Amino acid sequence: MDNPLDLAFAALADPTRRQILMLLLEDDMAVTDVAEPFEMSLAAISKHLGILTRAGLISQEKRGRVKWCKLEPEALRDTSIWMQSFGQFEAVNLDALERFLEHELEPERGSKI
Amino acid sequence: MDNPLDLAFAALADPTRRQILMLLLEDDMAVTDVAEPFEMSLAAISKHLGILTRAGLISQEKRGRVKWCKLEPEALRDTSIWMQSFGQFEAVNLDALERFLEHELEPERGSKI
DNA sequence: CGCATATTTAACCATTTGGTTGACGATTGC
DNA sequence: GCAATCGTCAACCAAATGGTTAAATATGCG
Repeated sequence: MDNPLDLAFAALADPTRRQILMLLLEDDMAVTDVAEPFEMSLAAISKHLGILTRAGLISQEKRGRVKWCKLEPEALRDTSIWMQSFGQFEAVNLDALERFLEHELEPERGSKI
Repeated sequence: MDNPLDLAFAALADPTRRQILMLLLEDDMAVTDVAEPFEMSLAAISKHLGILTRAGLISQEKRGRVKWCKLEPEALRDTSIWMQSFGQFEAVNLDALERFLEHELEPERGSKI
């Protein structure tokens, strides 16, 4: 019931979490450092980071007692692609879009369509 | 506190609402017709349409007793702009789009979920 | 060891969300 | 006029969300 797209969009719906992603765009950060600019508790930020992690938008790796947070572009790419299928190819129905892609991709790539 | 990006992402986080957007990609539809493929009540669909409308993702126009629903790509484009603030997602990767259409988008076009 | 630092967990709370049913207002067609 | 159709509204409900504080769990340091 909670497919990856659900999790990603739900995670992106919160301004605090989007702001966290912006921070991580600059560099990997420890949880405490992520929390520093915000007025809410560390526990709240920890929850937000859990949501971002479950959505695949970031990853967390513990080194010593510090848990480093890192942006994970793949899940974001999927949501970006979903949106562009509307925003950029508006009014094109999906069957037509797929046919278009087949014609574009077939010549340059292998047979996997 | 509810900026447009919040509303758009929150609206997109629900699979029913994304499916509704897919339906509207094909054509404008009356509320009753939008509701037809779903198992939930008309009132529930009406609420979903209200959320999509407040998020600016669709518009609704009443003609006679029928309220027509129409996709509004502009708000989606705005969410795309947010994604573009990440830089690395500016260009659509066609390979990724193709994989996405095959593995993520297709299953949702059926009436399960 | 013992204390400080880093982070999560637990328990709690208020608000929102996504659904239901039933009543209601508006419009159309016979 | 009257019944059927289209859609929303109100009241309700269970579950999820976003926050709190306080306690617990690692880990590092002197």
